[in-house]
Amino acid sequence: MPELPEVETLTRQLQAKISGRKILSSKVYDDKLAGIKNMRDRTIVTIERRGKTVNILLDDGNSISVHLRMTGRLLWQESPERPKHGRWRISFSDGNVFLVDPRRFGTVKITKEVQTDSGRDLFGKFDLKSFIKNYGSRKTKIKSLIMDQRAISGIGNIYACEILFRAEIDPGRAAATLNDDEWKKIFLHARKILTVAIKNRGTSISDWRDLYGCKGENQYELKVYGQGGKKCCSCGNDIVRIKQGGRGTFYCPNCQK
DNA sequence: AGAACCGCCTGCTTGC
DNA sequence: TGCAAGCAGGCGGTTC
Repeated sequence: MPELPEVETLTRQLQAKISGRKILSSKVYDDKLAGIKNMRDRTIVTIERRGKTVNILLDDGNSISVHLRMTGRLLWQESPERPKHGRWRISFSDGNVFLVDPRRFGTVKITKEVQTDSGRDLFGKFDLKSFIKNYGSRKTKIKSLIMDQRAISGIGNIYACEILFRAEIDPGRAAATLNDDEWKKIFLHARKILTVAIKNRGTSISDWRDLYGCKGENQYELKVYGQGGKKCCSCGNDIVRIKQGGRGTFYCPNCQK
């Protein structure tokens, strides 16, 4: 599922491919996306990531805001022919960008709203002190908190599990029980893990592919996610899978306190 | 405030 | 082999 590194990968590829280009036409294939107007003759100014959202800024002041949710992909294809599960298309003189989304959870919005990251993006103006001030006394479980897009943007289930493993924090801990060193560890490892994942062009466990249909390489870096029943790479005990808020959570009960 | 659950979806895995 | 049930989960919503 596309989280920050996957969306960042797409954003960079789109920036290189379609920034400054004129849209010749666009087409909707899915009733759920009905109402998206034809984007014909707009020129793309730039492409930005906000959390897990891709924003395609246009010269008319609007921006196309794409959220891929679970199984959404953006795919560059020279042929305008609809690929399997193609939901929406924008066309250029030399090819097309398709939203491909088997489960149809993805959303596309045309909006004039200027979104800011408000310090929620770890690679933006994020400030640990104000984060702890705002969220450090919450009773909510730490894993739920770091997946809360209002608190920090871009972290989903896979990277949340990996971050807490590297930080050696039990995902079931209440946020309010963490000390300053533990908070520091979480965000240090969050930056490290996400940076490596961006370098690896994302985690391709099942669905994720980049703009050109290529798998990422970060799945080989995962230490706990999807590793239920296997041995912890650090201590050799079993990695456990539990359900937390309806989501699969993987961790090492021996290493994560 | 926070946790639990639902609905949105469909491809894949599992079990008989 | 085939078919049905179960599962996966980001996010917005509701309920307790």
